[in-house]
Amino acid sequence: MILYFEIYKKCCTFARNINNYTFMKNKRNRLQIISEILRSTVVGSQEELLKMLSERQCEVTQATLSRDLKLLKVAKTPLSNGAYKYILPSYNKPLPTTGNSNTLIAHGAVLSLEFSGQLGVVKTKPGYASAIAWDIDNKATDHVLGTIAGDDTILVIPREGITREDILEMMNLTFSEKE
Amino acid sequence: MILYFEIYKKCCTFARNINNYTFMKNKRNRLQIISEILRSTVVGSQEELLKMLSERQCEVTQATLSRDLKLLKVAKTPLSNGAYKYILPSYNKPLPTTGNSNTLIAHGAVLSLEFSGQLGVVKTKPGYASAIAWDIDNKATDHVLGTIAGDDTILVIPREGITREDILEMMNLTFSEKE
DNA sequence: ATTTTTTATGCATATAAATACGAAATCATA
DNA sequence: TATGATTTCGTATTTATATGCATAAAAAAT
Repeated sequence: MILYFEIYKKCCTFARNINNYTFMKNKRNRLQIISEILRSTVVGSQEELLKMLSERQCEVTQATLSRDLKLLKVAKTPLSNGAYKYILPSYNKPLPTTGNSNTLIAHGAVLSLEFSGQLGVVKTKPGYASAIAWDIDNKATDHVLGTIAGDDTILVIPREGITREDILEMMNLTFSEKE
Repeated sequence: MILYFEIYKKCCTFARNINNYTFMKNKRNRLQIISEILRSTVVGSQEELLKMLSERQCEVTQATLSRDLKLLKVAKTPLSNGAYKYILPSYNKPLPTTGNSNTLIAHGAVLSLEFSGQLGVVKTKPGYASAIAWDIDNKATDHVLGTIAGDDTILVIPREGITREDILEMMNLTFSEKE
């Protein structure tokens, strides 16, 4: 019994090493790779993506890929040329280092986010509301139906099925200081 | 032979009349209906959409629907709640409308109407929100409790008992172009 | 008024994507 | 550690979507 366990442990360790350093087979890395591929390439099917992952020493099955894409909220959309493309939700895109969002948050323009019922209310520094509302509108169309901005307050109307946590996460991603 | 042709022609005319005035079975109308449904409802599969079309006297097959969605560049995206949703591209403005289109979209400044819970959100061209909100307020007091306008977004608060369809219909009537 | 060309659509099917389920791996913690 | 809970993932399968082909319908050309 003890022998068995030792072997088991060694296998685990070995597997972990393989995963981390050789094949990068763990989930986080894979999601990262998928994001990178989708950000830079036109991919039209999961089979196709599967091949590209394989080329990068990342061997998985279509089933896993389907789950990954669901997790990443990747949408499949038709292109003008008749083909299809998988696209990452916009808030997943790398935030431009010089972008306004960064600056805004860096200056602390977004002060708070609170909820009441289905509605969210963002407080900002005076005068910043419109600018930030514009960012939210454009980077979270899949989470947010629309926003209405006053001077230092933004009313956020989430889509049906979107939770407070979703909005929070989106705000964090969209207005985080670091990529 | 001549008789046959006459009958054929009559059938065509009859069919056309049916299409235009009774059953709205032609392609343009169908695409329009699909847009409206997708704009105001969460639809997760083509089968589902098929049913909704059927309810509106629009009978087609899944094959046609697939082609339609491709044409409209409708993307299928995962939602946070684990389901999927078909979404129109955000730039999806006026479908090539000729003449008697009486759709919401026909009014140049009104871009979209969506719902979340009891609330409606109208997207407009930048700067138009206040003007359109005023129209809504004044022409639909029986449907709408009130509106709040930002720059390009209007929050519409319907009266109790008013359905999404009521609002859609009202908007269509209020903002249809001249015939 | 025919004939020709183009477009639209259904049927059947191929292709693509999602998931139920069980096994393995990982994590938490007593 | 040992144990139970949780997460991950592959296999097989179901479900969903896309398309080749034939035909009907509409439009254009003759």
